[in-house]
Amino acid sequence: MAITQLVWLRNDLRLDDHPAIAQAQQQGEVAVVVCLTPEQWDEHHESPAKGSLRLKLIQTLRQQAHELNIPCHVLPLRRFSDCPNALLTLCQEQNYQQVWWQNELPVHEAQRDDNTENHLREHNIECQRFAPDLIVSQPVLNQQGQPFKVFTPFYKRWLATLSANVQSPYDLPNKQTQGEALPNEFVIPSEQSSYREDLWPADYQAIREKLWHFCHTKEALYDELRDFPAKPNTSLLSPYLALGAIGPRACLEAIIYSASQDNRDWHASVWLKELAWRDFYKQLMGFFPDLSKSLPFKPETVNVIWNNNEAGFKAWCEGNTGFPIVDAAMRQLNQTGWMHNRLRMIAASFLTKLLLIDWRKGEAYFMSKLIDGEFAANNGGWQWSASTGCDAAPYFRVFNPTRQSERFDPDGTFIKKFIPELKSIPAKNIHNPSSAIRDQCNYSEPVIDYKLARQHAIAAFENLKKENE
DNA sequence: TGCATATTCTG
DNA sequence: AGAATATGC
Repeated sequence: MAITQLVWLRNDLRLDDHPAIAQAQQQGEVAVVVCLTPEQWDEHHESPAKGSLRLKLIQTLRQQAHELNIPCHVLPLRRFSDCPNALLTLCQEQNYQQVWWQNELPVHEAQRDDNTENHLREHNIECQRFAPDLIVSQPVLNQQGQPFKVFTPFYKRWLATLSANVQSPYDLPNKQTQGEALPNEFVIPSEQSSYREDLWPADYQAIREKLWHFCHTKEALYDELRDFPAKPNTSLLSPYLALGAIGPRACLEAIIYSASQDNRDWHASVWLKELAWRDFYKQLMGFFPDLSKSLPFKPETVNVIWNNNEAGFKAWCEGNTGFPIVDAAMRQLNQTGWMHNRLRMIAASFLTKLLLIDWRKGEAYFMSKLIDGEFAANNGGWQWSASTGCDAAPYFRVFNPTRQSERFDPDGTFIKKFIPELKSIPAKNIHNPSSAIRDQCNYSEPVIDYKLARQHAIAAFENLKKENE
């Protein structure tokens, strides 16, 4: 029997725990398709590391699909606007009658999806669109039917919604009958591997093992231990979540199971709460299109006068600010394509508050380097730091990098890992070395005076408040 | 998931 | 004097 159903995979690059694949297969046999749109991804500042992890995942996904006799098409396109035509052509060539996908919420993605749906329907191809790929995929709304603008009440409602309807992950699709020829394989360019393949395997089995290992060994103490960048106590699953190589229900299942193993209440899981932040920021993107357009959530903050400080920005990007914890963080990003979340907050606070540089420059720089760069979460995090966002840090909350360093890297282990110049400096001097030490180690002087910079940042927002009175 | 400073507490 | 606490940014 001919295959008539096509599932379009985007940032949900997996075959298991996939509602569209599972439900499509109940109707009959399925094929899957991935559209490569590198020009669009470049415009979105996506990093080479994320781009090559995506290709690797597609490669292994295709093998897995072939073992199940699921045809897996890879369409080498350029932009989102190429998708409607390319998908229509594929459907006509292969005689697919229905296309299934999980919606995405940012403006470009939503436009792409709407345009594709319209185009396919005009040619009598049906579309089955699913809710976004979240833990709680339906909109979480307050009593007035409005989106929440503060995380904590969102989280309470989110958790209640989730508790009432815990879904198990969908199984891998069934093996299909051997059809005619599987699709010609688009050869995935393999020369580029702009990331550490040893750190980020593109092997679905290995990824699932990481998830379960994390939940069994780290999740119970996550709240206490996650904030120390020298210690590997975070999940390290973000690149896979960003590309959808693991599904939300699979994460939830691992959380619930491991909690039950040691008599913890899964509702109290702090990692689950982090996943709720992911849902929060993604849902916000859907409710507030401005967020997709480089606009701040708080409209009055468009008037913040950011410093046009090219030298400062360069020093920050390269990890030469003279603040060891900030520089170690940025060097970790530049060297590994990943940064610990505590350090993301410290580095972002430094750029937006102490250098008073436009958060959008930092947002774009992070995207251009992060292997786990995800638009909604990255934008949300930057706007949180810059105090321009939904439920953002109050404007007067300015991280003191030295204090943060003392609290979260007390013995300087993390700093020394990425700033070898300071390898032999004792812990008590490493967080803010004296001029003599800097000179002797050939380490930069601070690019700003912390105390003054803090005052300037607070004053900039105070002025804004006065203007609005 | 702040920080700096003033004030109060403690010995 | 130094710690603990309160408060405003």
